Amino acid sequence: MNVSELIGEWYDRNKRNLAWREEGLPYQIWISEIILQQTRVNQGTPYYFRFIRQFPDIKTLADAPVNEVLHCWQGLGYYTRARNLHKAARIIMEEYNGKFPEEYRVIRKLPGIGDYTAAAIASLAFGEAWAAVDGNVYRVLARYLGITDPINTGPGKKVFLQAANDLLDRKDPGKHNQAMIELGALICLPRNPACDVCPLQASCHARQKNAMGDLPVKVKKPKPSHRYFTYLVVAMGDVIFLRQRAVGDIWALLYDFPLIETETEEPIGKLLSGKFWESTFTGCEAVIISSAREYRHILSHRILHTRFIRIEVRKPISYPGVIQVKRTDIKAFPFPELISRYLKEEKLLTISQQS
DNA sequence: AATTCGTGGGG
DNA sequence: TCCCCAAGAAT
Repeated sequence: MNVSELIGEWYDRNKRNLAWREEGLPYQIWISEIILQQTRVNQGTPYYFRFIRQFPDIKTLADAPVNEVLHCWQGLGYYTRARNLHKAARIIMEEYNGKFPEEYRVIRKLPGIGDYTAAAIASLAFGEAWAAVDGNVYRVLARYLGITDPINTGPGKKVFLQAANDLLDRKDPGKHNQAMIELGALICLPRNPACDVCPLQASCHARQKNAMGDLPVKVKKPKPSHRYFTYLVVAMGDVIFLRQRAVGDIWALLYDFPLIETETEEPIGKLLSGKFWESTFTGCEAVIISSAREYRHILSHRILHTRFIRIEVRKPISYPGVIQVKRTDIKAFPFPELISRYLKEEKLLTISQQS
């Protein structure tokens, strides 16, 4: 037996009875597919029933105020799904005479319907041969065929779409697609897949190599780490204290201010009462001008929680690498964008800065 | 191509 | 508590 036959037989015996499958109507399938985008069946099911009861057909949906649709969607998340659903219903009423379009190319154009959803509707409702590749199918294909291309890049997705279409049963693409999805949802789970009851276990690449945990491959974007900066903007009359940043950290060789970096968000009082304050400000007659002005700055791979404290002193502070700069000369120094933004907003630049 | 959009469940 | 991530699409 080929893959399609194996999973088809398994599907017949093990499929869940999901309401929107029963009648195979395009409207019901459409609504269910939109609801289930990035949403678990258990979470979406009650919404499906409520939605169908309140908007039993395309015309009812199109005639309803969008706010009613949104209200029905309340709590589900991704609210543009609801807006697009409503928008698409009106398009179907106006351009397709209220009849759900039957061709993939036409379905695909409706707002809120991408490659996956168009293929799902075209195959499930109209029997067209388009492979529907969702998160479940990526997982099944990656493991069964041993595909190591990443599932979250453009080129990688093309590889999976090709593989899915190669495997597709063109006699019954609707059943094939549902069986693939169902297998991923019930057996080929992200963690702890139930390989011992999988209809594909005998010929599964990952199963032979014991590589279920390594597939599918996803290029991981380094999760942004958080850093907590407290800058001390120290002025002595007409002079500001700057510091050049070291190599080997963000903003190498650019200028900023004396800085206290902490692991977490610390109370200001704690920072200013400790050793740092003593070693930096002893004998300076320091006076805090303003407390914390807070900024959040997003870099490509980190989130900076930054606050600025303005301090006035009568004598120079002691801080490694610190330099004294007259306010009128500040504009000559290169700053990271965050610091520039602060300087501008605080009007610490006496002359407007050109960049 | 990389971001953004929500919420809930499980390890 | 934290992190992953789940029937994706639009920009």
